[in-house]
Amino acid sequence: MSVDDKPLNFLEQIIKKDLEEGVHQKLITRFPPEPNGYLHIGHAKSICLNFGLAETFGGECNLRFDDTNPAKEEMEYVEAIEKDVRWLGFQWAGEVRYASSYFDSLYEWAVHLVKHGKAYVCELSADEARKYRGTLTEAGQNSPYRDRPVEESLDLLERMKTGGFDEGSKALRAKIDMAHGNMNMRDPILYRIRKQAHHQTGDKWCIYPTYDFAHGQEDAIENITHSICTLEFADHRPLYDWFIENLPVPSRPRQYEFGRLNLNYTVTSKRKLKQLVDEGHVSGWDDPRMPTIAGYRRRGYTPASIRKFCDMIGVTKSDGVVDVAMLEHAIRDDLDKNAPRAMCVLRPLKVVLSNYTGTEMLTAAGHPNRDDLASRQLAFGAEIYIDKADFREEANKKYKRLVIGKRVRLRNAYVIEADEVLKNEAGEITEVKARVIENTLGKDPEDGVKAKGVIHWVAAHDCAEFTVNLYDRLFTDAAPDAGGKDFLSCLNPESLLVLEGCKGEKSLLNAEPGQGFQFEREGYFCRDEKSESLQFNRTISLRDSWAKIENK
RNA sequence: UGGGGUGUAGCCAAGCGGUAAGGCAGCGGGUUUUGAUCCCGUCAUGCGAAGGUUCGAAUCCUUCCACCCCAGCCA
Repeated sequence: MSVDDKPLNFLEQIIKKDLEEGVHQKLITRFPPEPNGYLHIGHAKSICLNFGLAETFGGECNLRFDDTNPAKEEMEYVEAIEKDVRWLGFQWAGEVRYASSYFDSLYEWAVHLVKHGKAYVCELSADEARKYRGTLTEAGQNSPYRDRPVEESLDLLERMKTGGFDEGSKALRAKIDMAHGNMNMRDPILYRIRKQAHHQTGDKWCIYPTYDFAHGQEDAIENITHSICTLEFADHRPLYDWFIENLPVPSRPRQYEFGRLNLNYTVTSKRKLKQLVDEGHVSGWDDPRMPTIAGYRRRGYTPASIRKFCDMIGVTKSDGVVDVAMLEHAIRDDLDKNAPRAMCVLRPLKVVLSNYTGTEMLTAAGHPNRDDLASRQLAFGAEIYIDKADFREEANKKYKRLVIGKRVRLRNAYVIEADEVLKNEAGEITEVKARVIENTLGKDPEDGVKAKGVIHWVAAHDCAEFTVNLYDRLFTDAAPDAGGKDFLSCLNPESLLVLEGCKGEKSLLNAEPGQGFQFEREGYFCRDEKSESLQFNRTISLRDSWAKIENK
């Protein structure tokens, strides 16, 4: 959160009150991802919330991997997640935490519940358990194992732990209420048998705690004061509280829920994102079209823009769908203010200036309204490239670019006038012959005939040549995720357009991997950080009111 | 039909009994060597609906309606 006088969101109000009333001396939050995929924009909201709250209230935020399910988790993901959180600009308190490092305590607490008659080993199969659970409107039935002797459960639990039983043959369940209106309270599973190696604990465990049995206790161990999660966990809160109340945990955390982020034209479901990667619809988790933090980073989004976006959308308990235009606004806003300018001709058309001889170097500002950004040198000569879209043989008055017999300003250089067009046998324009209007560097033509517009260009004799990746939305449908439809059928076949042989000003040869620029009149681009050759990725186009006029 | 949650403009979102902030998008105009940026203006007699309380209601009460989540040994 920024320091301006924005109204407090509901969580900030709760925390402010808790701190003022001395309910807590210090705020401690946590961001608890499961390392089963890369972080996406929805996680960014949670990260900004949890770390942001800690920042504004002088508290701390932990990074804790909720690694209770070895079947789905990998080290690659834990590394990627740490990198993404750091990249967003947040620092977690102390070391990275792992739910798995609390497995001993969790097990002791499970034993504690059994000893107090509040948990039992159940031998119902998953299918049977489902039948016993009842439905949303009908009460469930007690498991036949529910009232077995404590000693028996204790013995069975111990043997589950040491690998004495097959996966799925037994489970430890809390003894709560099979008729409860909240399904989560119908004797939920605490431990299940999983004979799988874990990325942190190796093969030490044959049983793993479920989310419900682990999460609140993890929070208590870390003295989390406000445990913030998304709306779908609101139903779990009574269970969260039940464990905290029935276990000798060291602190009393409270759970609060907020509405997760939904973005139109975007899919934010780890399962679906993983599918896009696994089935090769994108090049990987960091494909610039992916709504992952890694994808946005490679696309050229900045941490500041993502944080700004999270700030813009707010935090509430209503679940809406945010327009991607907001995200696009956030990155344009940041890059407009901070990205150095450069010229790049995406689809080159040669223009020969018949009255110009020799070459010269011109100076251009690094940014139109920031003189702290270094200016650059531009080569100029008799042969230049302009974009094919910036020339027409004839056009109406609304078209403010190069037209035969008309003038146009070359950005940062002279005004020119087009005389003639050359075509090949297929009738395609191959070259334009034009003239420089003398003495128009930095001033209007002396004859009073002003150029109507300004176009960008690059000198043919001294430029950089590279590939540009034009990225667009991954989905054509505003709600690819919505009910029933197959999200893959909504994929945009034109989400990536590769342009070879683009001509950019020479200085672009020195761009650092990841460095962002505004290619004037085109959009924001960054040097791809992965490819060997020089390639630029389009982060986002400039707003284009001409396109609106033209399409009318 | 059980439990939990949410309804303020096209979208996000303030509002917490005193007469509907802000942002995004849109629209109109101005500046401009980027059809960008920037600037100005415009955009809810209306707050899911209907009743009620009150001098006064988006805010309180009642009833109704719509939408979201829950029946993984996923998180």
